[in-house]
Amino acid sequence: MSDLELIIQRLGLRGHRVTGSRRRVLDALLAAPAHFTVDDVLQRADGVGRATVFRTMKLLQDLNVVCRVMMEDGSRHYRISARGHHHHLVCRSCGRVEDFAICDVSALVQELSSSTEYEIEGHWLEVYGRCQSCRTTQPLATAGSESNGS
Amino acid sequence: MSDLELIIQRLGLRGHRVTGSRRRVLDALLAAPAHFTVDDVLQRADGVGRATVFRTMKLLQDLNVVCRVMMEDGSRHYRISARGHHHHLVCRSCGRVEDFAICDVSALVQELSSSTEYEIEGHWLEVYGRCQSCRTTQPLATAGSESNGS
DNA sequence: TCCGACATGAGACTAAGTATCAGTTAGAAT
DNA sequence: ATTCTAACTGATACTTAGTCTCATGTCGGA
Repeated sequence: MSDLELIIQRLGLRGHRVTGSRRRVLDALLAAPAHFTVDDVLQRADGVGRATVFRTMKLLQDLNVVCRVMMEDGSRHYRISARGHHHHLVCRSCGRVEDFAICDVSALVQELSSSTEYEIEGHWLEVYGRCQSCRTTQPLATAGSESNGS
Repeated sequence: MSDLELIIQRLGLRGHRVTGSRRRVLDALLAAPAHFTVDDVLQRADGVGRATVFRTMKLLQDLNVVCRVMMEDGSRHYRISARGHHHHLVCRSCGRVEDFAICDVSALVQELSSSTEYEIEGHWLEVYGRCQSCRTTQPLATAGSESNGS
């Protein structure tokens, strides 16, 4: 079963209709590069209204079909969702995004729980760096403002 | 030396002027609760123009006087910066923010570096949960959409 | 084939942030 | 103290991202 069929099935199971506009958005997503903005989808899904694209993206997020990637500047990108819990490794230079599932925060969560009395429910981790191809083609990037990075 | 004086000194050292508007913004920041939005500052720093508040906040970020807290919905909050590398623990219910410095990602960074050929330069980690007082006063929160949390 | 709930597009609206520009001012030089 | 100018300012127009509303369209069950 193709990705498209899987997603359509998931829509149906949740009682959502599979309409022309939704298909066009899905086609746009699946044809898009690994990560994209809502605006990219808007341009690719020709004829589909602005509001509908936003609505559909939100729906697909709820269905875990796509997930959000937070860029360092606060802008939102999306990508077809990997299964389950994962994080993103974002290239600061070209914007490429990799998934990774290594995520050992259990010790951290335990320590925070006991020291702060918070009930920890989730976390968001994005790692930023420069991918190999950017490092070889642009050895010296123009330095941006220093992030919260370690 | 007070916080205010320290910040003013830092401004001067970098060749920035200490103007009335900047003072008013700083007063607003220092009087604000531990975390706040640009809009909060706008309202407190009466008479200071919109653009100036945004400009000043950006400047203060560059000077590491304030730091950004990314809320789960993508909105930006700020807080007076703690020294050095740290992360935030955000209460989903009341929005309260705690700093923490425990941050052992070196193993993760090493693993990612070797498996992806990225040069890791930084990361962003925000932890979300519910603080003790929210848990006791509102035992059952209305459930929001499920986050990327583990 | 009728029907109602779901979905849609257009466009008005909001919020957050940026750009422009003429006027003001801090603070160094005189 | 006065002058000078780059830095700064507020007003306002603009941009961008996203939401709301509402009249219209359509899917698919009865």
